[in-house]
Amino acid sequence: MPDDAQSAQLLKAQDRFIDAWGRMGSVWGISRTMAEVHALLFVTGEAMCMDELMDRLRISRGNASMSLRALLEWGVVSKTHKDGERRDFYTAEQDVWAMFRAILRERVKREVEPLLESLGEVRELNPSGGKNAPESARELDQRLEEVQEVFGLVASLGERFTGANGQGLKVAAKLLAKAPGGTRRKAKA
Amino acid sequence: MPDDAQSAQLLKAQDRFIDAWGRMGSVWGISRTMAEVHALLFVTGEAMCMDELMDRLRISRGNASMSLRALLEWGVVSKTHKDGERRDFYTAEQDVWAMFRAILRERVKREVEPLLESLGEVRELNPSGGKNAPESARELDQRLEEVQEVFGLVASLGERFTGANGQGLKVAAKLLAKAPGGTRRKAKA
DNA sequence: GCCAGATTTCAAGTTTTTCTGAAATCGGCG
DNA sequence: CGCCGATTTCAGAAAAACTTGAAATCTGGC
Repeated sequence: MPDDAQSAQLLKAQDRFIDAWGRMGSVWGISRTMAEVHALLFVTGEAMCMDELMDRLRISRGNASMSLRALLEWGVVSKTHKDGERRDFYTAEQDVWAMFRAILRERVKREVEPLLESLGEVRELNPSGGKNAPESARELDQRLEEVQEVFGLVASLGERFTGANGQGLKVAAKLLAKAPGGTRRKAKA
Repeated sequence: MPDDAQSAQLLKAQDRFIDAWGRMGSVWGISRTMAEVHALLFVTGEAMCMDELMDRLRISRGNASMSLRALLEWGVVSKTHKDGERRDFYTAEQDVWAMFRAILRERVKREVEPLLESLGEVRELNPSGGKNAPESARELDQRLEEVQEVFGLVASLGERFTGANGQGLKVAAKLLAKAPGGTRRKAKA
């Protein structure tokens, strides 16, 4: 195969990944473009400047800037510098487990923590403690407590997995995924 | 406290929960109304008909109908009947762990499985196997494989937790959340 | 301190998602 | 059957989310 055809093929495969990751992005509650920028940086493994991103993804400068900022906040992309270059360059975290941990951490922060906070407030608002508190209030409180328990556990799990030596996640996941039977699926990795 | 004030207070607390759950719903990628309908059924624990839902949440009949259908598909709400009544009534799953499993199952289905499928397609498209396949193609394939591995593991985990004796989740979560050290954090629950 | 290139901000425009309401369909009962 | 209340559907309206582009701001080198 001639070199040109090979590299065209490569770009095409990259684009397909970018597209797939971008579509998942919108399912995951982040903007599609943000996911695409991440996908491009990840899949090529190269450091790129804003203009390269804009060209390849056909997005505006403003959009690129905002997406990059968000990715930096998520911790899955970092700024780098090239010797004599004035512009900023960006690279994606290449370790997939580290990337996954960063995503998990951010999602727990957005999708679980606010709920736990609200649950606390609602329970406070609902005066189930009074000696003659009505049955209904006690029932409500109990329901809320159960929800709090489950989501609190999810948050702790997330913390354990994403914290310090998150390496643990990899091990735990592998163990849990195959070890003690339960479903029909045969071990996969 | 007079009965009226008590029940007003209860309704207020319920509304706050409904609001909180609804807001999370939109973060979780489902429509806010759908989450609110679920929240109302869950938090009251009562069987309700469509008109009650519409009144309490101030939504249209069409919206109520569509939200209920989606909740039935998710498996967190079910249809019930009242003796001589002609209309349908709906109740929410009351076991919080069962509810959580249903949510998890559906989210893995939407947020992980399509990605795995795409990854397979992209790897096929990228001909990294050829004897003189360029370095770049092999690199791409390796990246894709790693992503596949991680998300594949997540999917198996999800399956184990939501499948058959999903009761396991509760236990596993509790164990993992506190048991074997690794991070600096002292056990929390 | 000032210039030039680079980045950020944000009001206005665009696209996507969600909601409404009324017409069509359903389904049990006499 | 044919009726009637209940539910579903879906085209259009409304709301929410995302993107653009140009002006404002920043930054490093001289």
